[in-house]
Amino acid sequence: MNYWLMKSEPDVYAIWDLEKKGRGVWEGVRNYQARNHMREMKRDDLVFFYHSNATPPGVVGVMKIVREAYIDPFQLDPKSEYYDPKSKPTDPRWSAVDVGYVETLPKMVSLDTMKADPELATMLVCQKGTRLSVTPVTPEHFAHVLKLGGSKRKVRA
DNA sequence: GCCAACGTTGGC
DNA sequence: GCCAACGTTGGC
Repeated sequence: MNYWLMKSEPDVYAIWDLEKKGRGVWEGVRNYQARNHMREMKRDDLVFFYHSNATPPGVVGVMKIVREAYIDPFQLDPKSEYYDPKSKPTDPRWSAVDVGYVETLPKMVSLDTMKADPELATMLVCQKGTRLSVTPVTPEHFAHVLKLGGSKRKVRA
């Protein structure tokens, strides 16, 4: 079991959008490092839903992987804003995963809160200049953020 | 809207 | 393979 964090701008796709449908397609990632992380994700891995470009930015909920990496269909669709002309059907560059809604944290855990917490000092999303939209999270960090968020969920650290 | 901190592209 | 120019992310 691995743990992750994925960012989304709530104006585009928010935790309540996922909650409403129960399941969603995480697509549009156009960064190799982020893509590589997505390709490592396994079914039932838990993922923090992070609102970026929000006030305040931070972790708002938990989701899980319900379908492992597959070809992101939007890269081949010229009408999509995620279209990548350099991606060939024979050699697609980008991957998508499907996510399932798990919970919305009783208290969102803001980036400020995480940065101020010594236990989270090495968490990737807290590092200066980290723009990566998909990052691995250690079990310890995952458990700690869950606790800060008031979740009853326990993870094995 | 600004801009620092990246990542990518392409000329050489 | 270097690196300047450009594009993007995302906090503020």
